[in-house]
Amino acid sequence: MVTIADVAQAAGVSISTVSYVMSGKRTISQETKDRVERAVEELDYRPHASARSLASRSTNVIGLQAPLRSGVDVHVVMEIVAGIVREARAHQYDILLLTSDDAEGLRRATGASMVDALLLMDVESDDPRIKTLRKLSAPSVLVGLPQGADGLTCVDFDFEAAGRAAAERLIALGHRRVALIGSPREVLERHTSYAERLSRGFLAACAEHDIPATVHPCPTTHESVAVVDAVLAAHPEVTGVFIHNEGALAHVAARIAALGGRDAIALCPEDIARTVPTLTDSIDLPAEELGSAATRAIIALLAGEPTPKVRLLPPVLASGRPATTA
Amino acid sequence: MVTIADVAQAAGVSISTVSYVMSGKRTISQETKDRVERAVEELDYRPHASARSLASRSTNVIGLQAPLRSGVDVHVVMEIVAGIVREARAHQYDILLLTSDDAEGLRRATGASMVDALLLMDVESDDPRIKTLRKLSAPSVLVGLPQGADGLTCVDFDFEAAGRAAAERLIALGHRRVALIGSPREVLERHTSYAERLSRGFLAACAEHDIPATVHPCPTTHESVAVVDAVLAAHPEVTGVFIHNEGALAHVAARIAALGGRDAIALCPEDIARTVPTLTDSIDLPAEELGSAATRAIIALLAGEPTPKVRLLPPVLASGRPATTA
DNA sequence: GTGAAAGCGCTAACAG
DNA sequence: CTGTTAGCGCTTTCAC
Repeated sequence: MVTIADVAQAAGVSISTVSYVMSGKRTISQETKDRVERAVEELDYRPHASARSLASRSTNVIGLQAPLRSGVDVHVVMEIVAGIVREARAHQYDILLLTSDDAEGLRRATGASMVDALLLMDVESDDPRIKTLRKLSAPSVLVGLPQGADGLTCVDFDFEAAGRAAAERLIALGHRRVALIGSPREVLERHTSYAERLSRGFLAACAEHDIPATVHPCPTTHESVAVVDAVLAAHPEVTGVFIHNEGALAHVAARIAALGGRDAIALCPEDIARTVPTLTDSIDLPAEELGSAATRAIIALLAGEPTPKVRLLPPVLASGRPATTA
Repeated sequence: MVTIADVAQAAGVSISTVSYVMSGKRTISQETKDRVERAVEELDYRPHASARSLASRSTNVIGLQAPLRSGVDVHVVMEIVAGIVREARAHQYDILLLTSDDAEGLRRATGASMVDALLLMDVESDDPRIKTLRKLSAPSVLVGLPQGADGLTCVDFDFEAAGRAAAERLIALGHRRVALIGSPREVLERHTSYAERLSRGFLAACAEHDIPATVHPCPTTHESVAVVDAVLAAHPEVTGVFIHNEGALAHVAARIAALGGRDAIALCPEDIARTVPTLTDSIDLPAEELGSAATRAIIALLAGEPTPKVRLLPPVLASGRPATTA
């Protein structure tokens, strides 16, 4: 193994000079800098991460708790994680994947100084991890906006604004009765923050326009077709539908298109929307961007920069096929 | 921060004794052991991971390159990763998530001694990472069975046997013309090892029974319905269908059921199969188990235990609804 | 059965 | 602008 001492010797300088060349923490003459860099290059020197973090008291590692099996929204979770990893690497950080849903894992990672900070996904209102986080010395960021997380830094997509945007768009298209086909019942019953915020925004906007609206849980499977049928049977005057359910999207959209005369808008990542040509519009769920935004927030915290407690990414509406004239 | 010295002082012993109590690497009298353990408990002592790995020259971290955005098979990828993380933790290992598809990332992680070993998913035949792996000192395991990985340790599901099993089951059900509706064209064109092995097994078994069979790529979207229609239009005598395509499964199975008089078997994780009630049978793709098997393999390598170069998990057929009498 | 002490490879004072 | 050196917290020889 090549150590800093080898590099120092090869370059004919002291080890501290090598260290300072690599960190840039003090001014070095161009000449020695060149010599050191050549030695580093030739020896393919890679600083020993543990030695570095032992001495510097920081690991350049961020711990991540991601829901690896929620069943729901796998695609979105993966994109968020991809965004996190990409952004972290862009700032010289690595990601340590912690087992999900485990407050002890957070204590372990920070207690053993394995990570400088924590990133948490899929945190619920009464989640014991929230209390644990507050006690830890390491900074943390939640991807999401759970109740009871006051004071903790949260980054999320603005689901409430997305709900409003979808409602307003459907209303602008001329629909006078609309419905939201949403997450599976389990998700709603867990009081998942995003699902509640989405329907709150949707219903509020509809109420402001005096447009009757309903919200329907929906399984992620093929059974979702039956949900569509049931909703339209109960409320035949529904002509505008807003879909937020990754697994059911294709089925639901196909069914609505088959029945004709209606508009369907979905909230989902753009690449998913493109595979569903019958959508009138879609609101992009910028999952990867959400991951990078959360990572930027945690890096800002680590850098001691002032960081807003809550950051919500605004929704953007994208057009699909021409609208049905309602 | 609580250090080993604090524990030693509290227990009235030397730091080496504390170290040996924790590692169990030498015999300690029950009495001092108790005293040390009480001190550890009371102080909530957590050994500093970097200090430990600097001194011990091992990190207890496994680097993982997982495809975070393949688009295809997200569900399976997540389950594999979940299995990896769970098994790793069960053996006191953590997982460092490396950015995918990046040979330099492998060099960086091992060169900086951030990881003891590497786990790679989604490796292709001509993948530059294979060459890189060979040069590294750290042991590695591939989840998959790419060509050109001779000598490297590989763990995968036995797709070829699964293809055979599906064919034989359809034939046993009485079908005399069968088809495999498989991965999207992109996947097949990348010469993804698992897709090729699956169809090889499927076609071989059919040939042995003199049953004509065909293999059809299929998009993961709703367009898959059109593929079904095209296949059955071209070969109306096809009554047995084997599906291996996570995204398309629900659509394809629904279409086949709607057309009637046919049997459909799928290769997918069991929990997915359960959401598709019209399947006659399914072959479980034990994704989580695959992750843990790969992890056990790498841990065995790290322990210096003899480990087979290739380990293939055998397929298991599970019955769904009663078969169509063909 | 237990302790003392020499590193592990690096960072960051401190000293020129 | 550069070098010397004291740790960082732990593991592991030696030594008793």
